[in-house]
Amino acid sequence: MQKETLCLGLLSLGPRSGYEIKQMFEGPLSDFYSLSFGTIYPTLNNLQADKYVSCKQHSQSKKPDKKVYTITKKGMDLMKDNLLGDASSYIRSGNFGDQIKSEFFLLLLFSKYIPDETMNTVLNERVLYLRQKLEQFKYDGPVPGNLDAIRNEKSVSFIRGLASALIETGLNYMEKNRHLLKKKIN
Amino acid sequence: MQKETLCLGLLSLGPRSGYEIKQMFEGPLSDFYSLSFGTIYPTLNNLQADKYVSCKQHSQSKKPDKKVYTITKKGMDLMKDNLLGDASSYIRSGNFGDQIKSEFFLLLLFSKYIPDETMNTVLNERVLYLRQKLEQFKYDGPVPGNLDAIRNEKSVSFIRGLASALIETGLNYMEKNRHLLKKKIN
DNA sequence: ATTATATATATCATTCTGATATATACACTC
DNA sequence: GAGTGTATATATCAGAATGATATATATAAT
Repeated sequence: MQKETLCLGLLSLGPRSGYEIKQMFEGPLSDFYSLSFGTIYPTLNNLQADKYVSCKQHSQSKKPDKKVYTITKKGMDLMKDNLLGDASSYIRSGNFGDQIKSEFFLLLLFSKYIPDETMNTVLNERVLYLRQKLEQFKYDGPVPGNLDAIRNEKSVSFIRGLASALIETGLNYMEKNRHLLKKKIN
Repeated sequence: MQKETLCLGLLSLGPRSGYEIKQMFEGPLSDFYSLSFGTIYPTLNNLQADKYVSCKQHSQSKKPDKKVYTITKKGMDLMKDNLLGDASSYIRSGNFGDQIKSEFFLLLLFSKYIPDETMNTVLNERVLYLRQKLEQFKYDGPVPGNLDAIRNEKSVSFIRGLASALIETGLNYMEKNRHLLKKKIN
């Protein structure tokens, strides 16, 4: 999916600044996708130049102006068009282009070169990390204003449920099978 | 993990060419990590220049010479050092740096702009794709020579078991909950 | 008083990918 | 037998993206 489609999609949830879009990537989207400031800001500028979004500058005393972008009719049309095209091409190729770079799996892969004690700590930390993630996905309380819109998306409950189920499976598997990675019998 | 550590790690399983390293990324590693030719070849050249690997050219009639790299003692030492450093820094930060960019999740996220019929086909294709992946991870028969070493790694059975469990969970969840994504009652 | 974190945009060197170039062999189809 | 597609094998590079840094201020914590 192009960065333009993605930014338009996030702006379709409501007007937002580049900084707030980044907050979505750091927050609720962090486990699925991310874009850097170096991508977000130029993309928004280009979208504005081509009238896919409009921009209102809110001058703030002494902070840089907050530039709040609103998606236009033209932008909504482009977004929907692109999404349909993406969906069709994924169907045609049968390839979803999901890209994973997991440092954790690489560490597992080469675990035979890492002392059992160190690997043990790594796995303990991973379990803690996954438990935190699980809590995050199951948490249903209030969230900061700019993240509210995405939380309330119907598709997001589907995704959160899926993520929770996957993490639970991962945790169970690790607790049951981590002994397989041991090199020496203590 | 640096590309150097990763290439050294793969060469620690046995001597290999750059092309064969790429085959590992396209094959058994494709779901966890990947590097392009544009990264692999320069990395191998640099590792050779610094004596972390040695190289034997096998001249092949009319094909380019096959350059088979072998990890040196110096290379093994660097790899182990780097792996320990990586493990320690992951433990310290509690952040595993896993990076996911999932086109499928983005499509789900914006599914309300995509017709039910199209999304239905997308989900059907995803189920087929996951079933294929599941078969791949469960398959235990013979594999091409250059992929044999990685298949026989003890850590790889752990990873394959984990991947299988995760995919099964994902498939079950999708079959049970895909109706939640529907916008209209047919 | 100092350090750290948060808001807010912008830029850019370095890194990485994805595509292309080059060259050949082999299998398949029309 | 001509053409197409796939596989082997390395190399390079334009274009894209990241991660870091710059700028400026407020607020909370130590």
